[in-house]
Amino acid sequence: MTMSMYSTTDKMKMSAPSCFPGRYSPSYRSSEQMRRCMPNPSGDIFAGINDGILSRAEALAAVDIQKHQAQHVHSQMPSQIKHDVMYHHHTMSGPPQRPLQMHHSMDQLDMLDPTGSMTTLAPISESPLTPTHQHLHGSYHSMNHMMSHHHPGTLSGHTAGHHGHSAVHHPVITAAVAAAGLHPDTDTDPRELEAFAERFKQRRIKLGVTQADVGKALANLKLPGVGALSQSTICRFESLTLSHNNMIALKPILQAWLEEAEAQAKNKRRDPDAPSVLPAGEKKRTSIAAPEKRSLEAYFAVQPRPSGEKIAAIAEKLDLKKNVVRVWFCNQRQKQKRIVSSVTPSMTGHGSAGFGY
DNA sequence: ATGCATGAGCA
DNA sequence: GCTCATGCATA
Repeated sequence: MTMSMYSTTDKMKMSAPSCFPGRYSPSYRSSEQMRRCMPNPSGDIFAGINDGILSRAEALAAVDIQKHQAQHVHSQMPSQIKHDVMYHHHTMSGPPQRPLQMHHSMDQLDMLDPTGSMTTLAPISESPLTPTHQHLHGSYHSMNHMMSHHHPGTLSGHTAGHHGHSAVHHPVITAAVAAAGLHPDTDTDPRELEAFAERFKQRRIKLGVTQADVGKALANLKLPGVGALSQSTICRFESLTLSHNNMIALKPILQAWLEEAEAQAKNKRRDPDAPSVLPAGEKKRTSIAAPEKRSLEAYFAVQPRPSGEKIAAIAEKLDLKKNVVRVWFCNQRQKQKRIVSSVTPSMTGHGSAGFGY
């Protein structure tokens, strides 16, 4: 039961133990984390820390949480998996820097209308979040919980959404899914999400793209209703520290990005109409090949501080940019300085900091 | 990576 | 007033 508790109050966000950070979804924590955070599976999460550790505020938060749990705990949530797949989707509106809001109602509508009438892309193709359908579901809230909590257990496999009511059916999501060629039933499986997040991170790193880069690049994907996201969000996605629904909503989008990014990375040239989903090579870190490096070291041994002209000459000889060579020498001197410092601590802090370049 | 804040939609 | 998705700022 304790596990099903996933939403938190503001109070909790501010004072609860780190194990229960804001809107985190405990469901996605590793079992180890779970154990650490919830020493007492019996349901009294705070059993182990109640004695004096909780500040007054924390105690209040705890009460709040327990209260909350009472409302949300469903008899069948034996596991840490929170399967209330119901709504949401995000909306990333235009300007990449503006907050993107998600509206939850539509998914719920979808749940009510398994026929998929809402799955058309039409409604969202133009406006990210057409408020049109919001507000119809209110009372289905609890229903969603019941319907979506089918899963037996933590480890049980299953495909959330096989009942035809998953968040994946949201128009925006559907669009993303279509764009990414994904299979909804597969996308909502917590284990699949976890696996994807891991894969995503590794492949992103391999591409040499930062979390922030991904966030910005999303806007170039031009997926309906999908704009940029922050580094925070990408980070949270990778670390599974988003709500279940949020994870499900973001997965197709990030998968679409990943596929496009890898495609672009592969074909030197991307399609004319493909807006570049990879960071403009400008940020790429220069890598000096071994042979050139050896030459530079040889020069350095003779003259650690070559003149601008000398640097230009070296650069031309090694077919490197002058700036690259200049920076290499700067870094080399700093490196040397570090080594010297470690050997001669007394040198540290001496006015040899400025090299005057 | 994450604490704290914001704002939307909802009840 | 609450939940939720998301971002800013900072550790």
